[in-house]
Amino acid sequence: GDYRVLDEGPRQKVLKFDDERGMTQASPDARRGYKEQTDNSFYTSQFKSSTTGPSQSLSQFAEETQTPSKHSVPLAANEQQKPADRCRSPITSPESYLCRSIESQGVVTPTGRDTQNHKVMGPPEQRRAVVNAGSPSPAAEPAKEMTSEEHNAWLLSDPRLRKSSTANPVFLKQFYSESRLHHLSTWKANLKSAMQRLAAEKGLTQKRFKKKPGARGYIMHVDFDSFFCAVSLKKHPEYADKPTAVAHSSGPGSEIASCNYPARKFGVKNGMWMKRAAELCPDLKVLPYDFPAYEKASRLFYDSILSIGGVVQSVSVDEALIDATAVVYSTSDSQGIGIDEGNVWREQEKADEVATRLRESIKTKTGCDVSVGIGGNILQAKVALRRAKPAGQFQLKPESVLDIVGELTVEQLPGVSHSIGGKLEELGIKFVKDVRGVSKERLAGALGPKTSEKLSDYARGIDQTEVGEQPPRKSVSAEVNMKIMRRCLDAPLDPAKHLGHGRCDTFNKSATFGVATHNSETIGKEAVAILRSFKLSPGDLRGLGVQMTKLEPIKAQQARPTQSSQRTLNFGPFVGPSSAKKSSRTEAIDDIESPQKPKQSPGHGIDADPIADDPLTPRKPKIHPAMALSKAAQEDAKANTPLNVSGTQFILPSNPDPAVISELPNDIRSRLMGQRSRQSPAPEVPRSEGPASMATALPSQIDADVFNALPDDMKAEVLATYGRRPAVPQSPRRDQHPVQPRKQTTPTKHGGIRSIFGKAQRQRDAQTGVVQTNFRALRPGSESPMVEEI
DNA sequence: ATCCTCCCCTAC
DNA sequence: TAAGGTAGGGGAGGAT
Ligand SMILES: Nc1ccn([C@H]2C[C@H](O)[C@@H](COP(=O)(O)OP(=O)(O)OP(=O)(O)O)O2)c(=O)n1
Ligand SMILES: [Mg+2]
Repeated sequence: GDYRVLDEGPRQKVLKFDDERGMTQASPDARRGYKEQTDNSFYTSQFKSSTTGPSQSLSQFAEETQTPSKHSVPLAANEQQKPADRCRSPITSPESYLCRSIESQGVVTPTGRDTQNHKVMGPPEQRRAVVNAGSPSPAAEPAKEMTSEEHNAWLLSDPRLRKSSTANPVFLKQFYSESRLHHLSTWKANLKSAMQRLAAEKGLTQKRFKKKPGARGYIMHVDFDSFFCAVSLKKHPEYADKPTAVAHSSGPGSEIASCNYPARKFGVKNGMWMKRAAELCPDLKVLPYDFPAYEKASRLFYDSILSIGGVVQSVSVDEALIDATAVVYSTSDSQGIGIDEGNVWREQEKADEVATRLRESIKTKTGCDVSVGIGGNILQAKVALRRAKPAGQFQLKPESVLDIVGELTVEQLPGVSHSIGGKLEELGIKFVKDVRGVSKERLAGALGPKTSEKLSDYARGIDQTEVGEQPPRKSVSAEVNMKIMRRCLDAPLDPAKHLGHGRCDTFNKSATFGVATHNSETIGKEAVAILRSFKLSPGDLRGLGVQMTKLEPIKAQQARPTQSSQRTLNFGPFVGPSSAKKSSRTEAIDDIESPQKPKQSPGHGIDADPIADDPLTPRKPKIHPAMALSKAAQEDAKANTPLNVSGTQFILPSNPDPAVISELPNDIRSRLMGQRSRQSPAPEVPRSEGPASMATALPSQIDADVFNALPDDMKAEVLATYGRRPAVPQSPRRDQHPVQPRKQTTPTKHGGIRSIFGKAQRQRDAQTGVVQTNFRALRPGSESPMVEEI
């Protein structure tokens, strides 16, 4: 849906996207999702514009949340229960939200699912899929060959499967509310904002202690041991000494979020599939998630950490960095310079003491163990942390840095995992110390300049990164990604065989508008256009997402057109563009019969907004998931009634100053733009839906078609922004034809499910203070038609 | 050289 | 059943 800057902290802007409103339908008996339960909490709500003064406490923001109580269940060694049976086991008992039936919510229409997906993007005959013979059989085994659409329809005929698809209106909500990784990301974003805010508030009164270059530093890396598992175990203390893990179920495809140290002795690891874990550890106990409890523990954790008085950087909900250098110096008065052994010793003692107190404090408050690594920089603290765990602390002292770091394997360094580790192995590098013997050139040849430099620094214990110095972000992006269906139920659980269809491919593409917009219709429309450009058969779709980048803060003056200069008055980037008309309308994604349908015919320039004026497809559209994004905010059309200037003639100068155009009222500008469009016919661009108009003035990274699809005021703003430096149009849309997969992947962990639209660029120039972004749909009402149509 | 797009990789 | 999200660093290769 639409998104707005809700809170402007000193260095961050927070946008909210309320998915439980936007993506779900109120369902009286649906269990309240976690996010709802904690909607007022510190971790999920951002800061309400803080009337509170500067603070070193997080808890004052906290509100208690409630956690549904769940029960643990021993994991049967050969876990082959039938699903129905499993539902009766404690962890997935009917009382549990895990098995809470949603089939009775009455929103799913019993018919039409075979046509529903049919028309989404292309004729089904575009792709034919051979159904794997070993595929599931919700009903009877269907014909062996069918289109992917038919196959999907067949799958959807099983109510259980339907529940795990967008045919279930609360699927997304439920999915996210139970996605640990989603929570992790959300928590992290909020904590980052919080730390920055606290730092800024603190900065008003005291300036940051600045260590002299070369002086000793004392960095602490603090991290809960087995965080989820330890917290969940508090409600099941009888398992504390037994191998235990937190997961959604004991089924073989469930992923272990966290396991305790007894389980690790068996080789069980976080992120491991239950199937594997059960093989390694047949007696593994499985506990349910308790997200609210994780939040509470985290708050107490950060309260303790903030009370130390150092510079704090949040790494995760259970993990933080502290630059305690100033705290440590306060007792040595050496300022970390010189080699007075007494001073060094006093500093190190102080650091250890601070860490010990911190661990005790957190243990007392939360009942859970943390470990602390202390080092001269972030890298060293992290290395020390490994040696500190579990329930301990370790200070990596300068004289032992080279030895200890050198004995690590490269993959124990932060930032090095399988891929980079594999490349290094090809270079004969296994241990960190081996890196030191390889020439910079060779390293850079394999890894690139930055990565190789960082690695050689790490190999020598060097890390210049400063705690808390997250450079103010120049751009932020957020992404909603959803999977339509994950797995055929009784397909072999080997993830390589999901759906019996082998691999998935990923497709990413970005489009640059050239000017910031929060208009969901514009964004959604372009997203759909991109989706269409792939010409995928919808039945083949396994997931999709949309990402926005180059976010800008809404400047207060821009947001209120009435009170400011002419320029902002007419031209605030977030002032509703001419899409601000009365009717809410959108284009159905399945409108493929007329892909060339001109959004604006050449002779039809008055109502020049190609988006707002595109009439709603009259037939009831089957809303594709992607449409949720553009549908959600349609009622946005409320501002800006255009002036009636219909009788007026405007002559557009042949070479108008874009800055002048941009100052015009929207409606007048619209007319000018339309006129100009007619005057200068498009250069050859594919997918052109009308006059390509100003393509010749566009910077090359802006696709002409994208430009043409923008509301006119945005067009003008783009021109004003870029017009001064003429550029030749380039990069027309590339994907006129069905795209070829760029890469073959397996639908395993990092396979096809990731974003289908692109990670777009990282913008480098940093004029804004935008730092953290979340999304929230603003208009609860807008989802009801969407849901109906699903 | 630097930017841009489209990725890949990593971390929690 | 299961809930495989998301941000940021950065490389490859083409355009400017
Ligand atoms: N693949 C993963 C890794 C982590 N987490 C979650 C659960 C973890 O409890 C929490 C913190 O991650 P850590 O890497 O700190 O792991 P733990 O705290 O569980 O164990 P430890 O820190 O003792 O190694 O993040 C997860 O859901 N999935
Ligand atoms: Mg941890």
